[in-house]
Amino acid sequence: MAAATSSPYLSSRVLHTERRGAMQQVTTGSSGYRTEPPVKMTQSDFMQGAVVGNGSHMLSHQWVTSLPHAAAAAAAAAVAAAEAGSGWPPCAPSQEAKRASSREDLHPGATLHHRTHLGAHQHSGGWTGGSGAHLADPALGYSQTGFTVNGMLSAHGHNLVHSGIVRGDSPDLDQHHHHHSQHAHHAHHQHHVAHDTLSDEDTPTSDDLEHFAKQFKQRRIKLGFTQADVGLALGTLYGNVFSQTTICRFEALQLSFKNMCKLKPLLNKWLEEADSTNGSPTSIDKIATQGRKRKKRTSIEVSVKGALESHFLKCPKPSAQEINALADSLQLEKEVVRVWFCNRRQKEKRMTPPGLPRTPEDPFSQVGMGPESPSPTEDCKRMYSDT
DNA sequence: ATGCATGAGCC
DNA sequence: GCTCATGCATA
Repeated sequence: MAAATSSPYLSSRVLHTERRGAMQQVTTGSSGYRTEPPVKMTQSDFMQGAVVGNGSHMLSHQWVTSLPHAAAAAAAAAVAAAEAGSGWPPCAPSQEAKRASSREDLHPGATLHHRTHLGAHQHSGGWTGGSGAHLADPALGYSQTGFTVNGMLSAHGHNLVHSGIVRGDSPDLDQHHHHHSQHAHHAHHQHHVAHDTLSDEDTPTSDDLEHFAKQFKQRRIKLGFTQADVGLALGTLYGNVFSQTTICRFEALQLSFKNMCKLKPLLNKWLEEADSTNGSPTSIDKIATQGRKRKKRTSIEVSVKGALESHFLKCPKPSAQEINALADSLQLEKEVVRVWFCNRRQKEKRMTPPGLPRTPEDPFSQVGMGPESPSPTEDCKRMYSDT
């Protein structure tokens, strides 16, 4: 009964191993994109594999079948590097919150404040009451490390005592339209673990999330689990499989506030599980990797990225026609450009912007978007009708 | 760790 | 077509 959400492409699994070996530089590739030296990777626990995943043809428009690879994806660049823009625009137009009533999105005008550590409990998280479970494709699964849980058991033996967090000041448990009371208190280096005090009843604050994420990561590593392992374990334990990517983004607070709130209870449960069952391996089954046809990742050249960035600053939400023109001038597919803008907007909504060094000294300094963002009124005009 | 991509739900 | 959650593939 492993059918579940079947993809339209599941049948084809042609293995083309000859993709590798050819040095290609589609567009960006080897360009000195990020110039900062590989300083240190304090937290890449899954980088032991270190396999070079180079090569594939330069056909930018081909759909390739994903191979059931078992190789570990190496993580070299662990530095939090802001890719293209590197300088977050102080003006964050959050005008897409037009449908804020149906969801718990941002309110127009109220704007997002879950970026700093100050007052940030605004989302109620509709998942708790209604939408709960979403279908995570159970057919997909992979392992980057390929190690079994048994390996880590010897490493630990002590359990940390987790006292509950004292914060009980969230009066907005179910209300998403309340004014955030600014709590000036913020000891972000608390010693207690917010284990389950506000597990799923409370809507955590961004501060809570940050702390939990940090804590989670620490313990996860101590227990010897990789991010991928956790993702799989969540699947077997609770039915929702998650990828290494998601776990990673959770730990790095690179998800939306709402998403963070949703994942937290799950990860919390896993923590308790992995913690209590210290000795028995969590039953992680490897689910057969299905071959799903997917468009090859388009590498956008640095200069092109810069151009896109520029346009994004001028107009975060270009019209279809603008996208067309832009795609034309940049020699990219329209879809690629469209998706780029979508992803770019999504990045804007993350809790932690990329490249933001969350130094414990002053994790709240850069993003100069405190109160809100101005001038969402003007719509984008086509600044370039023709090339 | 992150860039580009897919897909569901919404409008 | 957009947002949003999520992930493959890659740097």
